Amino acid sequence: MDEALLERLTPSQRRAVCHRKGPLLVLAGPGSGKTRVITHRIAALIESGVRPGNICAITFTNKAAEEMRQRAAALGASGGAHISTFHSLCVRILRRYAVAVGIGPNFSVYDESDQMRCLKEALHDCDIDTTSLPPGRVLEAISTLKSKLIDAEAFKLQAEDFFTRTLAKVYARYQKILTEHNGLDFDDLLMKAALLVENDTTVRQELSDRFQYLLIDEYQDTNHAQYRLAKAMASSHRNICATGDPDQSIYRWRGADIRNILAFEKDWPDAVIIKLEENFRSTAAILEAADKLIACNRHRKQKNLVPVRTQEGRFSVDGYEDEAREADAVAQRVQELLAQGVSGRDIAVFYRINAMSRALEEAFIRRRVAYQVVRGVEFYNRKEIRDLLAYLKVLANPADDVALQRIINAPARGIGKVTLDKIADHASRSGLTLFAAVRSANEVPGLTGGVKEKLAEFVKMMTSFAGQIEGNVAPLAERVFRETGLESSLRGSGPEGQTAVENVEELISTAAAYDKQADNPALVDYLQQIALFSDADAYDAVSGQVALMTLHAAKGLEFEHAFIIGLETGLLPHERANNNQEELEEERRLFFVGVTRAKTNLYVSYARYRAFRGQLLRTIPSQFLYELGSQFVREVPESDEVPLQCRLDAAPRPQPAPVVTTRPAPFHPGELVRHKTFGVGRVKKFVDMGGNSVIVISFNNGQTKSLLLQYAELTKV
DNA sequence: TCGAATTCCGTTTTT
DNA sequence: CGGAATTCGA
Repeated sequence: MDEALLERLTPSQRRAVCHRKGPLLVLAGPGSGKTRVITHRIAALIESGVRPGNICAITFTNKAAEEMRQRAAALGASGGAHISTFHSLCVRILRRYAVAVGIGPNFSVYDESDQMRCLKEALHDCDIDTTSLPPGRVLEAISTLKSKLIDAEAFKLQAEDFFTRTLAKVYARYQKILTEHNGLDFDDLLMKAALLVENDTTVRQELSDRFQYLLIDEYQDTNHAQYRLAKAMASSHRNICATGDPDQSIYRWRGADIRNILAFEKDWPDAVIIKLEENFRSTAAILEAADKLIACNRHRKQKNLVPVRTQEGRFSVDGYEDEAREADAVAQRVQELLAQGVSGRDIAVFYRINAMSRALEEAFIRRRVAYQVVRGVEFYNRKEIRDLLAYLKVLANPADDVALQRIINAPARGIGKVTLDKIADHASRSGLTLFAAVRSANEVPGLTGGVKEKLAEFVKMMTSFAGQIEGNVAPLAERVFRETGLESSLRGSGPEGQTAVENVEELISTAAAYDKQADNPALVDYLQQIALFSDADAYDAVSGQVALMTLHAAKGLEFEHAFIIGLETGLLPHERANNNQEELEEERRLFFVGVTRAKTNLYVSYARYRAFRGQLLRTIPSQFLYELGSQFVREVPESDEVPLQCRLDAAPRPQPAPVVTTRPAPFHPGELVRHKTFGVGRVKKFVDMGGNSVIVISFNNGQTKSLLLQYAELTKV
């Protein structure tokens, strides 16, 4: 396919991809070989004499970076080019220029739960009641601000009303706590790096000398911080190449700004733009449906999906009675495919939310089909893994109080909450880090001799590890696991302790792999790298197992056979994305991404009943089903044991007239209506689907509900 | 101080 | 319904 791709480019396009100096934008649909364009460009640049070290390619996930390295190597561009995610790049920049940023180079990268601890401390310090300000919302707000490069000081200046002033206070305090712990959250990595590169001429010059060619994949999902960083990095040499597809932007909720890619031409007026509309991946039926679906988005530039493959494919939409039957049908179909000799690595099942993997897993286990849930963070979220990593974090960064609090009494060594409170109190009064306060336990008032002894023992143990933080990580990890008593406490706690030990052993072997691969293995570097590992990175196609993953994790992947389950109102589109047109369109893009992952066969399904918080609830088929094509407009039987099937490859049948007992007059957004249990509300949206029309109403009691018009019994007010 | 019991809490998506 | 956080009793 690589050759096919290059051959299909016009000579001028090929020249641009291979030799262009100056800005270049590749706008391309799914399956068009966007990522391969980048790989080719890397190889071509190196071939024409550019030093590999002068090339910097940025991918969306670590997994994608790994794949790109391999592809580049296969094209003869072995080693040297810097290929990583934005976050990894920022870690490198910040470590190198730590002094200029005013942080320690051994900073800890704080994940969501670490952030939460710091935020709760900040809220407490500011005397703010968490019922009035939910910590999750605050964290979200801070994250949004950081991704817009608004730091605590800048936000304070623009805060006007009571709410924003309060938020500014918390933001500042939160930031102070992070600084004291020498910790950076994910957004800090981007914000601090971007501001540094923008404002420090020397740093910017050094960086653009080092990276004379910048290439960015999945540009449609960059946020403002990433955008500004990229712009600053390329400002002097202007060798910026971006690839992306606005129709595949699915991270708006995380700050991704689709305007970045739409405004590329304005930012770089001399940009050469290449459009790739041919799709090398999917069969025609799949592309036709994908095209109809995405055409429903109004805020979009028209783009064609031109199929190249001529092979017959299968595309079906099936309705099932409930989620268990849906899951079982998927597992059964997978079983059939495997029996036909299809490899498990060519099959994947996608869903909107992680919780939906459960029913699938049960069905796969029942049918003894090997599967892999692609959710790598789960591993790093396990208690035993977090505990061991917390020890290592304290060794690498003694100021990391969050990590220290986690491990000072794990396993239990008689240093409980009361003791810790006394030490923390002493620490904050005398301006010490927690670890420093533990070290000087003798000065902490109110501690008994026994406790002091235990603390001294702890300090002694940690000090003995400290000599080993340079060099290979695995031996240190192993030693810490053994000598802290973590291992024996796990071994002594039954069979689940045994699996915990195995998990830790797996962690140690990944550390060993790191030691082997790194030029200069060091604990700090290892910790900062694994902090950025994610869901999709853990996916191992080589294992031959069927992959189960969220639609978000499916980004950038492709499979011979793909299943998408749960096409129900409230799930896809998700109910929390029902506030405005923009969010609905993002849900549609998400489904579009899922549909276009399939190479040959695509199976879409929904369940008529789905368990929600333990309760079986009736569902409403997703409007997206109808948008796939008119073939799917049909009524849904009340309770039908036989799965209803409707195939594109079946002979087209006359479109059934909607079966509706009483066809109510259509509703329009803005109208007032009355519901017999929810009362009066205003119509937010009306989706006309004949007998399955859906109405979204914002009721006066504050609730917003999606209802099947047929059953809603509404009267106009 | 620690484990067991109990409440309560909640369900997007992730670098 | 299931997991996490918190409280309770020893």
